[in-house]
Amino acid sequence: MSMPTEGPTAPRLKDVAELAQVSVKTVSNVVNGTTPVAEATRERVQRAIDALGYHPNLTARRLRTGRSGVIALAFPELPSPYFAELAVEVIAAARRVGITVLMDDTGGDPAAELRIASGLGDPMIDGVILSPLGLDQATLLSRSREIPLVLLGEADLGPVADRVHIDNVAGARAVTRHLIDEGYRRIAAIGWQDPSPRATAEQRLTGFRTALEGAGLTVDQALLPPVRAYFRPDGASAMRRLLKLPDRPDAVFCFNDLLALGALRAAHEAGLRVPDDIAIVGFDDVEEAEYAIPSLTTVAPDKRHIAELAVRCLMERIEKRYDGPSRLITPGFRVVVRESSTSAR
Amino acid sequence: MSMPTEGPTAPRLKDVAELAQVSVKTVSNVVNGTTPVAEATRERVQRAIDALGYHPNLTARRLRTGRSGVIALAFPELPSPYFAELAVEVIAAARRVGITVLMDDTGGDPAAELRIASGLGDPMIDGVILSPLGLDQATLLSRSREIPLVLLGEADLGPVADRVHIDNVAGARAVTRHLIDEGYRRIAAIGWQDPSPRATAEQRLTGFRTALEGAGLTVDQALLPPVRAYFRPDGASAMRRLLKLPDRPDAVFCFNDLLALGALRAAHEAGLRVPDDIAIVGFDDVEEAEYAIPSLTTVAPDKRHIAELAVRCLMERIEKRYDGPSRLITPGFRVVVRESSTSAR
DNA sequence: ACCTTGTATTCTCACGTTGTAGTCGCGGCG
DNA sequence: CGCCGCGACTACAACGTGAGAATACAAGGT
Repeated sequence: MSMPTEGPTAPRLKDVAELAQVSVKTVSNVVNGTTPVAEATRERVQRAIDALGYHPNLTARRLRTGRSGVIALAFPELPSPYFAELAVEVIAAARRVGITVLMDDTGGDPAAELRIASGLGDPMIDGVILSPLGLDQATLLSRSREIPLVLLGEADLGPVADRVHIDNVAGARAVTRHLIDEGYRRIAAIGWQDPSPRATAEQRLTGFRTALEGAGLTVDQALLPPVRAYFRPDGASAMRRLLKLPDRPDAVFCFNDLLALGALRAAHEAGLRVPDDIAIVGFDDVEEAEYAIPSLTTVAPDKRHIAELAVRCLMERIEKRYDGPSRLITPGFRVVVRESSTSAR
Repeated sequence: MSMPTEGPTAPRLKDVAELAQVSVKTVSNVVNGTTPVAEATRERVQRAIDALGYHPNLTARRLRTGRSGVIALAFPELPSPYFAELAVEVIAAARRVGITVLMDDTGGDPAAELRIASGLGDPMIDGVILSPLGLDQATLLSRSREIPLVLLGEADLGPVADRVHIDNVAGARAVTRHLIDEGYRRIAAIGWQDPSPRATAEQRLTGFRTALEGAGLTVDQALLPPVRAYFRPDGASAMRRLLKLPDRPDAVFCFNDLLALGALRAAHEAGLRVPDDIAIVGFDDVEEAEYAIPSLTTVAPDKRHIAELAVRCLMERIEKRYDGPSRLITPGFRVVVRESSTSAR
């Protein structure tokens, strides 16, 4: 025997079988429900399973069947509130269908994202849910192993994988229109990226533009300060640039909530009151938006629904219940109006 | 054949062996270097490996060696910024040693925590890193399977497992002393729990007390409003209670940053300026603390170091490089002074 | 020349699981 | 009365790997 001898080994099918006085395969049948088992036997086996605390060895199952019941979930930036909140929903949705989730953090690095999309993170993985940031279409096509993949977010990486996203153009348009309805007229946007804007930036800018033009307003290029990334400091520094303008804006649409929170801070540092001197709105509806001072108006995707759809979609691929062309799924959103955009003007 | 037929099958040891005209075990020896192999043979085998693009099947290897290469990481509340930020560091530290992390969220429920600590999570798990909340020592002792376990945080669950934590008493004392040094005298603390305070509450209160007494100040029971949990709303409601007092405090030490952020909001709603009317400090140094308005003074644990130590410690147990008594590891912390506690008084 | 020593390689089995091909017993039908 | 068919269960093989025991072979000492 070469195995390391560690006290009580985890119970195996064999142990359950002996206790229940049946064959190993019968226990396997009870666990998987592949073959009908007589009610009396099933009950006896189930009692033995509970008594021993049996849990299937996924490594062995994977070796035998090629499936493990584990999927990977990768975000560019896990501590970002939006991703963390979405992650919890994905884990919950997966658990509801008996699937375990391995989390990973790519840092937005294309190489790390490709690694995940190829399932090389762990050989035991059946499928992947990935929110890409740096990955481009050509790179994704070069992945070494084609495992079922569902993409989250707005990046269009071609017809290689199913994708779940919300309508960014419509969301941006809706929240911009809300600013206009509240009476703001000189409206800036924080989140454009120059050079090489991400899909998020392009789509939210399009929505922003459409809303302004629809209201007969013009888009002032000076009111579109570019940012490097989508974190608080980026929002703060963009806001500072806006506030230095001779004719500063009276409202700002930030392309995500973190940018908005940074902008909020910069406005505060400049001695401005929000929303009386300047309105600020965001996108994502992270929990913190509700507790910001002032609380933040934002576009709220239905995170639970997104997670649910992504998991369902991936499982259909893994279980080969669906094998058609790649699908694009677009759940809805709401605009949540809070203090940061509702001055009594 | 029952395996799902997916295109060209990956090359196996057997294929390499046939091409190189040696036995399977010899190839295995070349790959793993367990047994010396003659130079000529090794070269021939290596050429065959390269020619076929052979890559070991980790699933099979794991089945054989009894290890899964997966560890579980469980927090009471994953979307909490402190836990999310720590989780990312653990994932990164684990990846550096070739280990995959399975994340779980216990909600602080003792039963869920026991399940995790027993390795009954879902897949085959080599070890567990757990941040317990509700679990007590007696319950932990009753775990059904003794798998390597490293605890994170201040809860002392006896000598059953290694534990990585920072010195909460010292951290609380240091940040309280900072408030005293800044000239604040009527100092409150938000985070006590009544009944059944957690270890966190007890230790941070002890540090708080020690600092006050060391400065010749007395602890006013009215300035210790209990909270239910450690989220923003708890901090906000405790703060509102404090502000209703006839003789309200001039500074508040919150036992974590989320409480402090909630307190900040309540102070703002009450029309108070921070830190001029009242100072607020926290604990954890979550990223958000730096961008709060005003930015938050807090106690900063070195999350990367904590994660590194926890993973290293666990791997030593898993690989049986260490089998001695359970260890208590206490990395350092810093007090990060920001705006919320530095009025020009 | 034969045996010992040691090194290089092969043989065989087991890890825990599931699919296939059975076996067993029982009731119904010819 | 015997045979068929059916449902419930069992025996066995195999997934790819790694470890120990067994074997082959060469060199050196007697």
